[in-house]
Amino acid sequence: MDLSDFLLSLVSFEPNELEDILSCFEKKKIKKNTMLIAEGEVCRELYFVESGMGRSYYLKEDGKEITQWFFGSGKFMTSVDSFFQGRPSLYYLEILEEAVVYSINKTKIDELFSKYHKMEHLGRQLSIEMLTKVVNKINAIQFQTAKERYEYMLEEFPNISQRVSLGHIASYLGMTQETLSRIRRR
Amino acid sequence: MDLSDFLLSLVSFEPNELEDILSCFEKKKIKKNTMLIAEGEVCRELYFVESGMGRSYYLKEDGKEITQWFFGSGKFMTSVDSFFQGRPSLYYLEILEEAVVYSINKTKIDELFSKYHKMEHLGRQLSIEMLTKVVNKINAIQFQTAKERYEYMLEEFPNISQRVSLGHIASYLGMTQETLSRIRRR
DNA sequence: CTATTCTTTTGACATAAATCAAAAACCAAT
DNA sequence: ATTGGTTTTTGATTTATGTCAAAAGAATAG
Repeated sequence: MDLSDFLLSLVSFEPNELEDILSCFEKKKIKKNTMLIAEGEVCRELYFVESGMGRSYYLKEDGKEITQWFFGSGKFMTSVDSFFQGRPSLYYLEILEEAVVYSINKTKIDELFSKYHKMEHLGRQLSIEMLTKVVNKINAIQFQTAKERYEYMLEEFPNISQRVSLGHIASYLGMTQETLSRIRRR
Repeated sequence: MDLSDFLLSLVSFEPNELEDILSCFEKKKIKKNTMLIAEGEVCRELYFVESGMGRSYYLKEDGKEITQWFFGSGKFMTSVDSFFQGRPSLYYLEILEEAVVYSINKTKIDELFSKYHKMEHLGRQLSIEMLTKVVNKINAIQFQTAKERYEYMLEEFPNISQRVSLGHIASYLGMTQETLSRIRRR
């Protein structure tokens, strides 16, 4: 998914506005297993994933990685709380699959937000979309059996199972990889 | 928490702007156990809770109520997906404790969003704040023991336990009320 | 192509929390 | 106060999922 098309699909920017906005982003190719941000750092970039796959995760006290979210093509990826509030990130951001991203830093995007009312509108729309997805995940995870949770995941992230490891998916779903492996057998 | 103070604490509206915005809200007193919206209806109002307590919940297939979120003083309450996307609500909204709210409908708030850039900014800020809270809940719930989840709840909603029933809290936390009762014993 | 490392599967067993059932405590209305 | 209804607590039992351990299977690098 191309950034320009994505933006236009949500808000009708004028050609010159669009150009101005796009010029604030920097296109980058990122290798597999790259860490974009580590826990404790302040996340200063927002990434639009054109292709590839990323995830956010954190470490439990016992050192286990817990996947928080997956970011595929056409999604904005960042450590939300850190990026927007300037606080140290609670999460790691990692690229799982060679990716092409458009990145923009906090200063620039804040300029865009104050320069263009439409941009602020876009930001609100995207936040709300993400909010409903996260709420959706809670419902799936909180009161469903391990099997139902897996089914939820297939809806939210179709064919993710061919792209990321069992362990990453299991921790996203709040179960052990052994359990997930047993569910898949059926 | 007063709506006017609340708005000013986040965005510096001019007196006339503020007045215009406040005039779009309607102050209402709402009785305990009032249902603001039922599942399946489209939620057309957004409520700012000045005092009292509300919750959102849904019914599982077996008919059990699952509390989704609590809304105390100084919070905006609505069925987010329904209100913003105009879809049938997945949740019920209920007032648990006699409340004073300021309500505004979708049409009016959209007018405010397009009229005032600052308003759109406010909307984005509030969405992001809610998003980080919801993410926070996932972390608390997904990988912690029942006892740790209860402790998370006391941080997010201090003294909620004196205000709402055990069953409502238990379902919010993803456990049975028996389990919660046993945790509290200690 | 082979060796090394990482990932997934399988098995046996342990455990936190759910379920079912009933008693106790608390409230509200007559 | 007495009744009826709801909410909370307690006990006994079941169950889904976790833990630990090891084997099987893939992937990656030399």
